Amino acid sequence: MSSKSNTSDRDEHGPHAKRPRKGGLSYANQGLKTDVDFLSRGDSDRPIAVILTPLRERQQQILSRNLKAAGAKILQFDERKSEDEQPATEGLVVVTDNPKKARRVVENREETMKNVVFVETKWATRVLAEQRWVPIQPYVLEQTKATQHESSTVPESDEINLDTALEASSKSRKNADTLPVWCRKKTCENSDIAEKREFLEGLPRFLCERCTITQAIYEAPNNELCKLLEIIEKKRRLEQAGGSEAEADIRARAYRRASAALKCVPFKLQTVQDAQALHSLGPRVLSIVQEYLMNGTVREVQLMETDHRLRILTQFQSVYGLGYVSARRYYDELRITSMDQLVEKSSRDESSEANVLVRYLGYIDKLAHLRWKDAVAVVDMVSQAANVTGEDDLHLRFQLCGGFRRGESSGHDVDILYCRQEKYAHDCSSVMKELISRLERTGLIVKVLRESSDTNGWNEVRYHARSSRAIFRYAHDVVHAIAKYKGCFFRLDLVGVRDAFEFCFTTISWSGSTPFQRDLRWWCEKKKGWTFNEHGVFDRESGQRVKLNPEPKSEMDVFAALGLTYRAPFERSC
DNA sequence: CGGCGTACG
DNA sequence: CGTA
DNA sequence: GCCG
Repeated sequence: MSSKSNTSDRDEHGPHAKRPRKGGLSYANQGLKTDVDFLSRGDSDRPIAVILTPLRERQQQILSRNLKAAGAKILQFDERKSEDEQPATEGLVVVTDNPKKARRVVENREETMKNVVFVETKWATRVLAEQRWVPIQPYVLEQTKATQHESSTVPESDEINLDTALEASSKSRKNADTLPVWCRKKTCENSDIAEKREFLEGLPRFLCERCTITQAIYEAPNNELCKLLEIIEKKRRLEQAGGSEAEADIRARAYRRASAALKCVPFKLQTVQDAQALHSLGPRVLSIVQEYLMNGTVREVQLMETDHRLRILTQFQSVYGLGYVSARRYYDELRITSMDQLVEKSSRDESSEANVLVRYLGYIDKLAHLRWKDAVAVVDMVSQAANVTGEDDLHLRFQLCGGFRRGESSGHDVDILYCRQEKYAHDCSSVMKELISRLERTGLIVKVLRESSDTNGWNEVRYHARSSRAIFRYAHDVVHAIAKYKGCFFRLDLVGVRDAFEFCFTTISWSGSTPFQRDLRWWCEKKKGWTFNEHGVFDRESGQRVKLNPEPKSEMDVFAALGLTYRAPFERSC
């Protein structure tokens, strides 16, 4: 079962893990030593209680699910105290960004008020990033008198911190689950520089081996620089400076890799030397980093904002069905130099080779970004359309994927996967056409842009020229559409998985992020000699499907079978 | 100097 | 050449 | 553009 691998995975890094002893104290205990007293008993089987308030719904959901998995007891702030729920803890950690409001909420629980600490949300995200209880000291916003007094009896010791840091950073070389203590320090002493360097150099090479937490949950310190690098990525592709399209693309992608590498760095970069220690940052990117560190701006990026051609090309490229090659051709050869012109010419010109483009352009000015909450609501609507009788009529189960699954706060498209429920998994026929027509009737789907629901059944695929035998499998049903919800238009992707056992692979593939997927597939190729795709894992030589043992039923099973540390969706936002 | 994800319309 |  |  998936839950088994879940607990074993969590136990390994969890708060109560048996760590190598050092000075008679477990690692976990050392980390907690500097905390207020009740937390120092953290390695007993008594969980700490955490209240999350007031936080955004999505954030609360993700944090509570994962803190719970780490052994915390989660108390809902609106939850009326019931008799059977005696507090199993002596203290209370309140995770909040608004201590005043939180205080009012907590004041109703008078009996716990003796030991209450209010901490920043950042603490909770650190716990998730490091997979252990980190000291709460740097994150304390406010605490009650009783705990304040107790904490002063346990003075903070730098020695302990240093030990912890060394042990943590030596572990981080193998895998980036644990971050050194200095990540949490506000100021950075000289002695920390070497440790930082070591940490940066110790990060695993492949993005799928790292933990990169979604921006919406954890505000990465180098976010600004990452965004600039991604703008340059776009610029390189639009310019196609020297060489072929493919070469421009690969050079552009290097900037994306650099950005992705930066995203999991938990402290703000101070020097180019820090940056140099990272994978994927070579001379070209470093010169950009230097410019940014010195001026706070990058000239090339400003060009993207001021240059008319680049601005228009960027707009064109945002149109579905219009890539950078066509964008350039429209501007340079056909002299279409504004969005209005493009819309006008395309709607008049019936001979347009890009049929999709014409269909899409009618909605171009209406398309809006969706919030996370709305994306979840859309999944609900789709799922209801698949069950009109109230008795499960199409027997489907749905899974939100894409950026929203990773916890991103907004996005321009919603990706939804579905497949038949277990009992009906033997039936591999397509229900996509039925589903689409239902969604068109309810008014959710406004326009189908592209559809590939293959009703013939098997698709023959020859994975490798060397393979004499062809591989047979069902093609997925994929539909790209424009949908409408609450008066907003947005892109909706539906994916039907016909072979239920492929569902976990498809879920991984459609949950992104793009750089994460690339590195996952690259890693599989390099380390295992396997080709990873949304259907499963295949041997490079024979082309045959690799029989994993036991057969993966969930994403977690897949990571385990590959020998990778599990990354939750919100940890894949590179 | 070769490789960089993989599959689909 | 476009999409994910 | 960067890495092995």
